[in-house]
Amino acid sequence: MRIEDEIKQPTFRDELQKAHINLLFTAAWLQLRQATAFKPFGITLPQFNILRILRGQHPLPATVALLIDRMLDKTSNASRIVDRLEEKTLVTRTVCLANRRAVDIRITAAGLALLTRIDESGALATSSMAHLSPAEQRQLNALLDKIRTED
Amino acid sequence: MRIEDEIKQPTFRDELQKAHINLLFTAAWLQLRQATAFKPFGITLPQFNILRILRGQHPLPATVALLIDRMLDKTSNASRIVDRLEEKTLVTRTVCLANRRAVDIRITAAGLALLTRIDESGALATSSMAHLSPAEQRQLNALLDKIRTED
DNA sequence: CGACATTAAATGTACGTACATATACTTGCA
DNA sequence: TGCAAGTATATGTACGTACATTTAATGTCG
Repeated sequence: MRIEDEIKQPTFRDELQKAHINLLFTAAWLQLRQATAFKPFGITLPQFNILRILRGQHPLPATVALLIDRMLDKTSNASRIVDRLEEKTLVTRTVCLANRRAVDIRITAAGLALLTRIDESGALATSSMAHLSPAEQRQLNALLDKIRTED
Repeated sequence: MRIEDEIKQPTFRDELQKAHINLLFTAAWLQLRQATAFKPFGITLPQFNILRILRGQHPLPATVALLIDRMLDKTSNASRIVDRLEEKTLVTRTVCLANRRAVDIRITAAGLALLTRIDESGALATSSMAHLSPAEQRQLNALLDKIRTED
């Protein structure tokens, strides 16, 4: 479906404005699909992303600062996302011995098991970016990187 | 800056996963920039978008259903966004005479004046999609539409 | 050593999003 | 007419985001 039809706007000022809106719309569309895929597992997208970072560190701990550094959304509140993972006993939080200001966050066995279940379910595989050929994928990556080049 | 550096992930599983993450990251990046541009005017991006729809209808009213239909984010809560615009006296809400279930929403003179100020400020012009040539813009639009093709 | 800045995380507040439910009005049909 | 189904919007709750402020630990420098 063309973006014109998705938001019932027959014309755009120019291709530039259309690309802008198309980008935001497509990203939201992707996120909604992914969030829906995760719902059966009882976690949200940001929670899943943090679990993945923790698995990458495992068995070493991560600090909140490290999580923020690796997250897509730097301004999101990692503390509170970790709160929810802790409530679900998917991660543990202990004061860091070397620096008592910091907190060591570790993924639990339950957390690792959940990630395995999600991996095996193929919830991630249905990325729907697969509609693009390898050449198109490279093209898209190049265009996106170019958008973010600072003035 | 390449997406690898933005989120400090040196490699991706494949170009497909990279494109996926790149798309989400770039959309968030664009939104943050735009939100920042609107902040001096005291409104948020969703509020601005609703004001623009209302200006398009003006002097006719719009209903909540019409707003949702035209919004990028269908699941957002138009009622509450209109609440905030009403508090700022940028819109009015009156019961629709023809159908008392519906609500007529209209942009006020203050709302129109605010949009004019924003237009003149050039807050929108700095779309940063301008880094793309016209051909690249068309390419991007085509790729994005393709991602959203249903299976 | 002690005042003071710096750093790490948590907390507060306003807003938006996702989705379920409630309330009010309208319509259709027995 | 009157009641059930449908429609338009509002409200409730959980979560995430953006950003300012707070709390506690650490570092630094006179």
